[in-house]
Amino acid sequence: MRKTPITIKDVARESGVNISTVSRALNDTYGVHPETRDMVLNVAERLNYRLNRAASSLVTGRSHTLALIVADIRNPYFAELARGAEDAARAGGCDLVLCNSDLSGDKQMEYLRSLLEKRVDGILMNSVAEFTRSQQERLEAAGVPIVLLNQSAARRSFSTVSADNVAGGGLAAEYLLRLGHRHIAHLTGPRHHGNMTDRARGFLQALKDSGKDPRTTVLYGENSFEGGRALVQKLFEKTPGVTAIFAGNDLMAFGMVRAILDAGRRVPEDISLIGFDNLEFASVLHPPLTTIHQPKYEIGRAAADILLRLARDKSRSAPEHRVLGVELVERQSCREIR
Amino acid sequence: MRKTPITIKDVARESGVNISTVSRALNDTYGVHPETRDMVLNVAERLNYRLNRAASSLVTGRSHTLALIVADIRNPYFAELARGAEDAARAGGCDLVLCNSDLSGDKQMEYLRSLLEKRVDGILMNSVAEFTRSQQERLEAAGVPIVLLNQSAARRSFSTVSADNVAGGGLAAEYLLRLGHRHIAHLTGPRHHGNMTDRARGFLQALKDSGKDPRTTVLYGENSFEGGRALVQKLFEKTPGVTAIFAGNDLMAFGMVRAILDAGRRVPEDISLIGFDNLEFASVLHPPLTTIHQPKYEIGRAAADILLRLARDKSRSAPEHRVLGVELVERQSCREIR
DNA sequence: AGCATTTTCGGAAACATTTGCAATCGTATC
DNA sequence: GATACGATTGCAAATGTTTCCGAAAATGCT
Repeated sequence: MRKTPITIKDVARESGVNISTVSRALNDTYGVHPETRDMVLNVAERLNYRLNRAASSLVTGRSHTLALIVADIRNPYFAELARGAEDAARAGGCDLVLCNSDLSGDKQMEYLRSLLEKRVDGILMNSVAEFTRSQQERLEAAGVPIVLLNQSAARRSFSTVSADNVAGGGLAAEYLLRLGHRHIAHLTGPRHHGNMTDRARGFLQALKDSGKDPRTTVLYGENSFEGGRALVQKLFEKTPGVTAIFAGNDLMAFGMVRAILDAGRRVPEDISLIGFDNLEFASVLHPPLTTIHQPKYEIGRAAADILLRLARDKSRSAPEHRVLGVELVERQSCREIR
Repeated sequence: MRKTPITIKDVARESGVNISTVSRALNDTYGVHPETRDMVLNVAERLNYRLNRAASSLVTGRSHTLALIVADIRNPYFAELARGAEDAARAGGCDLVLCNSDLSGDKQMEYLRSLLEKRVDGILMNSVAEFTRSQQERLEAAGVPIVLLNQSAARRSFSTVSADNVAGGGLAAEYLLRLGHRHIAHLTGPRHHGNMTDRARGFLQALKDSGKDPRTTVLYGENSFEGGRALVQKLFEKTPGVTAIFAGNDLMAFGMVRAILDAGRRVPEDISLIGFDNLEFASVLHPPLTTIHQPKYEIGRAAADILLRLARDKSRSAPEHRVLGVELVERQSCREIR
């Protein structure tokens, strides 16, 4: 029941060696006799000694902390990604701090400020928007490894990890075409959302390349359940004739089935619907949602792994870019048209 | 493009005052002339100075970090709770580190160790199991504020925040009884899971108090989609005659509708199902799930707020206990029996 | 045994900040 | 005109580690 916490000095005194030796023993550094090492370790254990990470960080410059900035952890996509990142971070001896940006540029910058103060060893983020020139410079000057979770085309000076969104969009297009649809809508999130933009691009390109010249409508809205719902209503007003919808992601697709049902139509009898992400709930939905699977957990893990490596040797600062594969998972929300 | 990062010393030199003055200006402490304060702030801004939080923590003893230990962030219940906690932590100037314990006692202890090294200002956790006597003592000795997210009856020396699980269980029981069900099952998570145990208790007590003496089956399983699925299969083997199920939570309920459908029965025509939590997806499900709502976001926020307060004045260490209200939200997964 | 080499360990500096205390300065009071 | 006082600022100690450097001890080799 001491007032002041136990420090390395106490351990040193108690075990009759110098604090530098204790430090070496604790960190298992080369150059300490096994016997004294065990002795020190025992004393530390007995005194219930705990390293003061702040002091340690001060001298080493490493904080043993990674950070993850996502739009909102309540989005299951990010939760899965976060879990992958946390597992990897932990395996690398780091904690993971969680930040919800709500896609606000201001909040994002505020987080960045706080994280830089903490000297985090690395940051994973799906950047909300293009950085300004000065923001980018400041971040680079701070020298903290950053990996972006979307392919912001311009920002090649940071590492990136993402799913093959373009290919995924293409998969969706080909599938719908193959089922015979010729009047297709793509309802997706905000106009300049990196990943979703890529999906749209791949989708539209594949439609074009098919030579089947389908009628196509693209509508942008909110990336959320409600957003999907609203978009379907808008779609039915403008273009009632569509037979198939490619949703920007599963979350929006969930909102869409609700809106489709509310509009008195059925899935897939009247409207075929295909999503993106393959969230766990996609298979629970009625009808089970056909969607493009992307390896969310693996993306988080891969990103954290890159960060850990970068943190270890600051020298290797060459940005790395990984694109993970996607695949179509066919369930029961699309049907063939004759 | 300096090699070494800018420190408070640089700011001091550049603005021609002592570092202590800079520190006071930055921290907006009483006792620095407004004019010099502004001057210092300008210089700091111009040099792009960033506080080194490690050094700061070392002397103040505060880390400006809170931690959240949950079973798995992919569980939407925890995601919502985490969001509430993060918002509150951030409002209080703290970061939030995320830990996934998978309900493993070892992992939990490992996290605790790491968090204590970091001298986090507080920890929110849904403790996986009762602490051993020595674990409890160590935690108390560490002097870090802790709030438990479930009512581990015995551990009254820590603060707690939770929903009124007992009342919620009661609500479910009364509702099912009112609809005329007389053969009811409760399928829930592991046997000694704090919150779920409370729900079961409230549920069974209410059944008993009703005087209607219904047939009751209680089965324990995994707290997950798959767990719910498995429990229904088991239930139908053992007790095919049930007409209503109270699920330990919504996640398990999701698995249950899948299993019920797979068994060739319908919800709610053949089986009435009521959940607990009111996850967002409960309303998306087909049929929309009747469930007991609990204020997940608010629980997270309240818990973080308690921690922040405790961190501010260490003296007030009297544990605080908050129980938040629940309510029945009626959708379409239950039907009346005549 | 004597020397070279390696292993182990202690001393001390360094890390960037906060804060109690003392010093300075201007002003008001007697 | 001296003193006291309040506001502002400088000085220096303290925080708990890690790590470089050199000394001492141990070991190997001839």
